[in-house]
Amino acid sequence: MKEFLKVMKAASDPSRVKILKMLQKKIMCVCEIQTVLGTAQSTASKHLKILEDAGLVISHKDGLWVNYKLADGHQSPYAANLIGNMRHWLDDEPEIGEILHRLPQIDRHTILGKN
Amino acid sequence: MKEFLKVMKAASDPSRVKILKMLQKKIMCVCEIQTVLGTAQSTASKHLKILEDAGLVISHKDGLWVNYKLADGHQSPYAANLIGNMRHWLDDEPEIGEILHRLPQIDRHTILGKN
DNA sequence: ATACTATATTCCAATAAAACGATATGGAGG
DNA sequence: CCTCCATATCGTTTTATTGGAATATAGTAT
Repeated sequence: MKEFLKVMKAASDPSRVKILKMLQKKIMCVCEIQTVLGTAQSTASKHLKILEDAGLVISHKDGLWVNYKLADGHQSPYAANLIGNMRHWLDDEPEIGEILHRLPQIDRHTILGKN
Repeated sequence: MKEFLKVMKAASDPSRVKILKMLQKKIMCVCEIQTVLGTAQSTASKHLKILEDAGLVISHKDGLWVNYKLADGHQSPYAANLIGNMRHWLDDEPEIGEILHRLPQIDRHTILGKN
């Protein structure tokens, strides 16, 4: 029950839904997600933690960066189901489409002014 | 997006999950649900409204009674999907099993001391 | 009409969630 | 060692959610 509720709760916030849709397209670091959402860094980080606790997302350290990607669903059947369904859900929502369209131009090095 | 969020939010409360699992077994009125959950009447009524707004449940008046049952999912694909999955989810949770076991003894007339 | 009944709604208190700024952590590079 | 960088966590404020008591609504019955 708690596992199920964690997944449902994680999926019931618009920012987190956007994150899941983004991660369908590519692996992203926190600063990239923060940029797309237009939130504070701490906000993006916290959302990612909630998604990770629910088994919807996994993180992988690479030096200073932390890369986030969709989980494979091995951790929770509820998460697995949601991840699968979301693949063909919400793509025609303007809110989502706009974000996915901007995604190719989002790059961690550009964001931080290195190049 | 709002439709999706409404379904996820509706499903992220333990009382509402219990209601959905109960309605898998039988059609119920508010006072029956209130009794099983052990809450105030207003609380049960409010949870049912949230489930109905999300398209997970539909109500049907019968005199003074209002009978609630699971929706068929025509109202929302997200609701339809959740209703379908819940049929084989959470049955082995002790919290749920205990409730489903008590369900056959729950009757609106007995509750209100008519018989 | 009046009285009664099941449910819905309103109001309020308590708890939880979300956002941000500020600070801490932990790795990279001088 | 010290500094810088990306991310995580803390502290605080604002906003939502939850639950119950009290009241309103709508139907039944006398």
